[in-house]
Amino acid sequence: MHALMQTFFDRLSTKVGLDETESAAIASCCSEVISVGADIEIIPQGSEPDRLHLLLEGWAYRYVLLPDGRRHISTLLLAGDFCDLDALRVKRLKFGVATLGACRIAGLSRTALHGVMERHPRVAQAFLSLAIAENEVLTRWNLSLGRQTAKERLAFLFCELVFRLLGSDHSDPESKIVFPINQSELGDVLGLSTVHVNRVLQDLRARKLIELCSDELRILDWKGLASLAYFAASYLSVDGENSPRPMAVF
Amino acid sequence: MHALMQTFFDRLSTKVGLDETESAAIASCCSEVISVGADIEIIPQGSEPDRLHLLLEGWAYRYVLLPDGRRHISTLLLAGDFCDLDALRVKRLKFGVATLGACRIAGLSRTALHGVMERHPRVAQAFLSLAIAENEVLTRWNLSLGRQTAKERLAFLFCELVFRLLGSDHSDPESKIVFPINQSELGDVLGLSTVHVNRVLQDLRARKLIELCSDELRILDWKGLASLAYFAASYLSVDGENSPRPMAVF
DNA sequence: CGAAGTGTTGAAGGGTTTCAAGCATAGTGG
DNA sequence: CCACTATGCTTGAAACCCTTCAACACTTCG
Repeated sequence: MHALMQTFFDRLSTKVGLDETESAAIASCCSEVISVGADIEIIPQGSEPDRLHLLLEGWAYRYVLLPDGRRHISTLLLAGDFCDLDALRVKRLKFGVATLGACRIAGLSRTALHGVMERHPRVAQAFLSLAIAENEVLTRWNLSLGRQTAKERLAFLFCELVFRLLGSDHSDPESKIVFPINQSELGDVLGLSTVHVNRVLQDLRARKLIELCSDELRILDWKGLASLAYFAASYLSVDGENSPRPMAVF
Repeated sequence: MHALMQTFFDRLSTKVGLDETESAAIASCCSEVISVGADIEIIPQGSEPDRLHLLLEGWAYRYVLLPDGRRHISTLLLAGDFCDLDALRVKRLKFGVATLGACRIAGLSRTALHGVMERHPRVAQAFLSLAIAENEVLTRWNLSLGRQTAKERLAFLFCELVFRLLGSDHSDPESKIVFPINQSELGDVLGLSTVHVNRVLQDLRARKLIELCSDELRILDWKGLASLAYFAASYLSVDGENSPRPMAVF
């Protein structure tokens, strides 16, 4: 058992409320842990993987391509996220997964996980919780893409990422974080052109809301950025019981 | 047991692969079936419902509001859809639900469903399938809102709705369907202003792709509309095994 | 009949894209 | 060590998609 892996199964089990037996059952489905470099396509769009991929370390993303080449990045994946939860119940994935920086990824056998879910009902419920949590994030991004301006979307993304990276530790949201994603990729996340991302970033910098240069981001004014974006930290909490306490926003 | 309800539990169980015992266990959680009129708010945003709502008849939608009043409709709900699957694992809903036309809705006790999931692991897996299916739809809409034009989005929505209403029966996709949603609401679904929805609709009509007037929609050219929207019917299939055969598109 | 809701149209304006070019940095091979 | 290349960031100008505002027609309904 890989040590890094155990860490994340522990974290997973506290998030969705599993005991040690159940957590160990999931861990036993892990067939391998691989390391991959930056900008590598892990799972091509439309493939039929026989295992689920759990991101242990690094940054990755899910993307969808239109036949004419337009691309949208639907989710940024951080350490602890499943890359392809859908593979549990869907054979053919509608999205692809690729890395941003170097990553470490655990592979969990799909059929083994099915067996675990049959024997441990709580495990299936835990995965249900994860799917529902993804659902809420996607719903919030639908709102952002449909009804918020470019500036608000950028601000929202920064708040979300900082919260996901630091929120559960109750760290200072104005700490510096690594940020291995360029302006072209930001555009694909936010539904904007690279040029416009650049201009909005300059505006956010000029307003002293953020500091962003070469792979590092710092939010200078968390309250200001969060209220500009209408970011409510509670939107990332899975459950009433064992969710991280949200950062103060308004 | 309400007859209409049984119909939908049957359909649900074929979609996600449940046997009669499991299906009956879910049905036993139903505490009531209510009828509501058009334009009624069933579940306010941020509420903590003690039951899940299954839409038996009619059209409804999930919406999210920003504090300044901007609204986005994240999902259109048709007969057979759960209005608030999230309530299974989340106490406080981040969205609200309201009706478009008159609806009939079954209420299923949240705690009773939890009990059923404990005793029947397959039921939890069935709900997981439903959550993942919602996930795929939301992901596709993220692509649409982020990277497709107004005309493509409108075309996509029409294809999706017709497919969801007729696709599983292998009906003619160019049949007429009821369409109880006005241009302002369309705008809230698509992230567009009412005025622009109006103009794009005129364009689609002029191109002889659709016919739309007062509560009725007919797609005149399914292939043309689907290819304009990059609509791939396969995107709505939950599973490789027991999914409806997709309509031909390209 | 007046009121309210929905669809339609025109004109002006703004947010965003596209195209094009220039600059900086880092890595590569000669 | 230095061209050479690739990649990412920045800037300007024009064009475009879409929004906003305002007004009007039509239908439904009390």
